[in-house]
Amino acid sequence: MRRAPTSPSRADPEREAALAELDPLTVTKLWDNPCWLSFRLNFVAFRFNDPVYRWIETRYGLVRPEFVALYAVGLKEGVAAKNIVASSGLPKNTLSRAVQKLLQRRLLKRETDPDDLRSYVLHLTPAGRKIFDETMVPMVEHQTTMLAGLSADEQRQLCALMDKLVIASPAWPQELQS
Amino acid sequence: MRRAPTSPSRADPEREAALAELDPLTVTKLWDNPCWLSFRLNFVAFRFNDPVYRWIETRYGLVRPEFVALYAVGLKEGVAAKNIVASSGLPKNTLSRAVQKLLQRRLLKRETDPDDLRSYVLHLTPAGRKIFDETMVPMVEHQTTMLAGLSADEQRQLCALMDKLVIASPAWPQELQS
DNA sequence: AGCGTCAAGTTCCATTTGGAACTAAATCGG
DNA sequence: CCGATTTAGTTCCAAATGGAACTTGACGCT
Repeated sequence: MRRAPTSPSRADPEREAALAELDPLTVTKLWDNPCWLSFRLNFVAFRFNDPVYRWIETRYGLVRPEFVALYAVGLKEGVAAKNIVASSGLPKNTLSRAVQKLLQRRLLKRETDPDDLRSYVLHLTPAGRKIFDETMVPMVEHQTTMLAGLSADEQRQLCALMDKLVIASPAWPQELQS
Repeated sequence: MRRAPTSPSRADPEREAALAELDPLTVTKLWDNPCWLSFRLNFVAFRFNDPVYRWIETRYGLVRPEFVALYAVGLKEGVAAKNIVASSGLPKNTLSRAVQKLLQRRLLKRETDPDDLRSYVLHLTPAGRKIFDETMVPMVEHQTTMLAGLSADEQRQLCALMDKLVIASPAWPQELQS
């Protein structure tokens, strides 16, 4: 079995502690897996997403696609549902329902886009903005916690490397054929 | 709005090209988002996962939780469903169904764990192993493509940084309270 | 201008999902 | 070693999901 470039060879005490906390299969997926990149990305992303979405659901009664939509509009007022679809990977009917729910709850308002009458321009209401602002705080805190194990320099490196990947992404295939 | 440490300030031609290919909201989420880490992780992970899972479903008729289970057993023979649950974040009933389906299709076999009679030890059948081996090839190729924009040194750095995050992960909160 | 194709968002409905309750086995505490 | 609690896996069922068809508007082509 091919391994990730970083395999758990050195007996580092912090590493040992981590290995003991993680399920043995998780350890295999992380360090003895030819697809190390995707598993590590998914793992770290999950450890961010899961607590955040669970907290938001219990606190605000917003399910994941609803919060995705609210967050998107919070980041960029005036977007349309199609943008949220393109940027989230969620199916458009799921997003449509999420937007309906947010409109009902008066967290979002919308008006037809004068430049394209099929489309709607979305905005947060003050109540929606309040939730956006409130959720941002623990989300950023959580991110800070997760990055705390890296030095400031390493954090910049990680940011820059992820940046490079994203920049390169339009060249990646959207389909695997054969 | 706070920005990611790497914001799109420099007018780099490759960056410009990428920005033009991406939805404007995606650009905002990537470069004008206080939670840059999670969005970049999710973005890159999605660009890996989505083509892979769609290809596997059309090619082998395995849906995501089924392939997750098959892949897990392929990486580590003799695991139990609980390990797959712990390492994947999928709910245990979903995994239970996936394992049933794989047993029906004779891609997996299982026997009760002599050390814990509640639990089952899972193994791939030759047919299951064949699928595992076949899928590994395009998955690794896809990973290689995605990493091609980074130098060998940058790839090692990324691997090491993700490694550090994972090692630190047991210290991260599983719940956001307040 | 008129027609065919495409795109934004919604609706329909079969399938999937996942919380909660359940069964059976393990483990813990005295 | 016996009851109380936890754990592995399954089952149940209400709710969410997502593919496909649909409606309405935009766009390209002649």
